[in-house]
Amino acid sequence: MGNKIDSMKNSRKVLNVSGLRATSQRALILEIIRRGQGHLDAEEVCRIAQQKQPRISLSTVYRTLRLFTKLGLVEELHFDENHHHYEVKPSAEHHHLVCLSCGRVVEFQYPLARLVKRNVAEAKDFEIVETEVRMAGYCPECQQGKK
Amino acid sequence: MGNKIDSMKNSRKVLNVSGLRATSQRALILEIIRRGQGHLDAEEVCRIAQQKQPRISLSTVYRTLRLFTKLGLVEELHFDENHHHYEVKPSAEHHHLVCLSCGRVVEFQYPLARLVKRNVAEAKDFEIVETEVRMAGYCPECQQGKK
DNA sequence: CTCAGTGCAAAAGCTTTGCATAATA
DNA sequence: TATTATGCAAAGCTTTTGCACTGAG
Repeated sequence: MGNKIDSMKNSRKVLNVSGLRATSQRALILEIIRRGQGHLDAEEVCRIAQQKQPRISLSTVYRTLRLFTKLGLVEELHFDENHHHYEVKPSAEHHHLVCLSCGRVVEFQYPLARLVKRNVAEAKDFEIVETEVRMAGYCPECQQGKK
Repeated sequence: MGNKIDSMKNSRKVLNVSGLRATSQRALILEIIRRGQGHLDAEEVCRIAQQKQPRISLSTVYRTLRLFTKLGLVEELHFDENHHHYEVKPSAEHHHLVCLSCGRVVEFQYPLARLVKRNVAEAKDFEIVETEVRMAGYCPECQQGKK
């Protein structure tokens, strides 16, 4: 219960600080992505949102996700598919392992990424702001299925 | 000169081995991706192909790229955008650094990736078949532009 | 000669945009 | 009250598909 109120307060604060209006839609969408364990795409966010606010539209979801991405609140991920997935921007950097058969996504930490980032930045003279390690393969269950 | 003939022979061989028909379109598309330094998207491949074969269609390019991807001849890459990029499947694994400002893509080797792959495979019990490290930031030129 | 592959046009996703209406500050 | 954000519908892009025709084997 307290959680809910807290996270609503929190969303509101984040939005206000950015000089944006704290609408119920934005609060709801941010909450959904926060709670969403997986990596939701826009349509999934919209479907979940409509359980609480039936009139919320897909355009609003897209606009809001783009806004949050720009603000750095959420992160846009690129898997194999033709659409984007979103998750809250994690403080501890982590990466993704996708099952090519069932689509399951597993996260893993990979602290060495920081080192790689520094090396590559130096070698190529880039200012690096994002690092994503994406691996794909077959999860335990799907490996069994194949046999 | 010899190069051209060699690579045509080569394409033909690869296709025949897979039990597929070696059409002029397929040979041309494979050659374009082979020669293409960068990471071409379907439309770019098509535009280049039409210089030699004006009647080649975008559908054929898409169908062929999907086919080649399935055969493991080329690799589909996912950058920030809403469409795919393709390159020949490299024997030496390499990764990508994208400039968020001008879109330039730089490749880098990262041999430790093999180690990461093994660690993650073990920890998560996945059979891993692909690894992609994608970094994004600002290239030297665009860093200057910002100042 | 047969059947796989192509070109064309139309359809199918995902995402963005224009505009009138509703809601926030 | 003055804008900003929303919902709806329509448009925009990239990618896929159906079908008649062409060309490789």
